[in-house]
Amino acid sequence: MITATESLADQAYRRVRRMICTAELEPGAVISESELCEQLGVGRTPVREAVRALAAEHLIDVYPRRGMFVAGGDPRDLRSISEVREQLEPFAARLAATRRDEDDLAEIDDLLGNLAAFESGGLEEHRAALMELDERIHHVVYRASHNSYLAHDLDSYYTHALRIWFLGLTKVTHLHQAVLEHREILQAIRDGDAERAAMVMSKHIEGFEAEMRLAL
Amino acid sequence: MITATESLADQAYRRVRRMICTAELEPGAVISESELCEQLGVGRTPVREAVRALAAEHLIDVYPRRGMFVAGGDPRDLRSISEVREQLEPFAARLAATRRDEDDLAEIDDLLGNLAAFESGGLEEHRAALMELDERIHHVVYRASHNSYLAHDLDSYYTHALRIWFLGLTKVTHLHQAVLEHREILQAIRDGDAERAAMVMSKHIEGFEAEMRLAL
DNA sequence: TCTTCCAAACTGGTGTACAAGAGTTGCTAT
DNA sequence: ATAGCAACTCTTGTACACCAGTTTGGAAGA
Repeated sequence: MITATESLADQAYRRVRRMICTAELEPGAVISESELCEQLGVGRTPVREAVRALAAEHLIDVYPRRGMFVAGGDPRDLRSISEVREQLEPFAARLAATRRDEDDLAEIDDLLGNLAAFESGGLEEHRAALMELDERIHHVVYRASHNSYLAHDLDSYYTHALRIWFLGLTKVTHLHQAVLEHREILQAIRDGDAERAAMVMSKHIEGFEAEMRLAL
Repeated sequence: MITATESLADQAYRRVRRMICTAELEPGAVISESELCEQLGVGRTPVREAVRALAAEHLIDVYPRRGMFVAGGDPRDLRSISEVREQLEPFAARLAATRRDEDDLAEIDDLLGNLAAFESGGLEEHRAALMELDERIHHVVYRASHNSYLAHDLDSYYTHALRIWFLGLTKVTHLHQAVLEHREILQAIRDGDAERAAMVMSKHIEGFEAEMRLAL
């Protein structure tokens, strides 16, 4: 009834989004439809579909009949994005702490286990894995909030934040502290402590912005 | 240099969005691409573009190779949408009160004048005009927040809220109170009173949800 | 009469051809 | 030599033709 295969457009969307947010495509870079077509090996329609979706998320600027360019580079954006995240992420954490179900708890326990493994071992050499863990942690919070609209918006903001992270990746400091905060967030959600979850998440987001502000 | 004409896809998007949110297309209604094509007098590509954008906003559900249907009808959505709005709208009002510039103030004064005109005259017979005023008021708050990301998200949520309003339009009560709240919000923003702006906006959103909950 | 299976029709997904606007370049006239 | 204009080329915007999968209705068999 429901096809599990994702369309070419979705694949293209995710691949291009990944290229943009890992800074493989730098801000201001030209996005050529035809180039993406042969690069991804698909027709123009899926590529166009993906590009339009990315434009709707402010990741690409489209100038009709002139060209398309990777957005970003405006430092004011960091402030705007962080502002909204500072409102929404703690709120999501608060909701998650009160609404998490059995599936959420299972995922949280799994992530807590992974975090423990990271804590004992070295951190710097596993940066890629740690970033993936960060993404999984945030997304389990979104899912546990059981508010699909909120989750969708936060996913979009997370993409932007991740991209800023990559752009200012000169010095990644305080990774250990970030890991500790993650653990505290997950524990608070697991314990159903809404206030603590919101507070720690708030600190986490503010810390991220402060760190990025220094790096840029 | 910059074309002021909006593309057919944008026109189609806005027209279909309007049809959905004025309940001209009811929840669950079938969205046929070919039908929209001849109805709007454009090709399939712009229609498809518009439909995909609406699907990204959760206004249309797409079941691949089965059909597309107008989303909505789930009462849980009202709660989800209102939850986020209760966070974001007061926040935007707070920002607007501290960041409004000369252009914003001019628009606010204009809107306050319109509100005064409405207040003296009858209300019920000008429902359409009052709804347009409501939209303008909310959007000036979004713009005055000077956070394009926040404004974009709130615009999307406003569309959903407007649609719910149309769906539960059996009894529109307390319009007078809503007008008063609007005036208070605008005045607080004009005066730079962030706390009051946020508080009144909070009450406004919560009142909307309570009223809709009764109507549905 | 009920069930099962197959085919026709309709859906969206994809690729491609054509149209139109914007920027650039080179020629020409002053 | 320079300013202005025209044609070219690049881009995205639009339309349409074809493909694959899903549904559904009817016909045949039990």
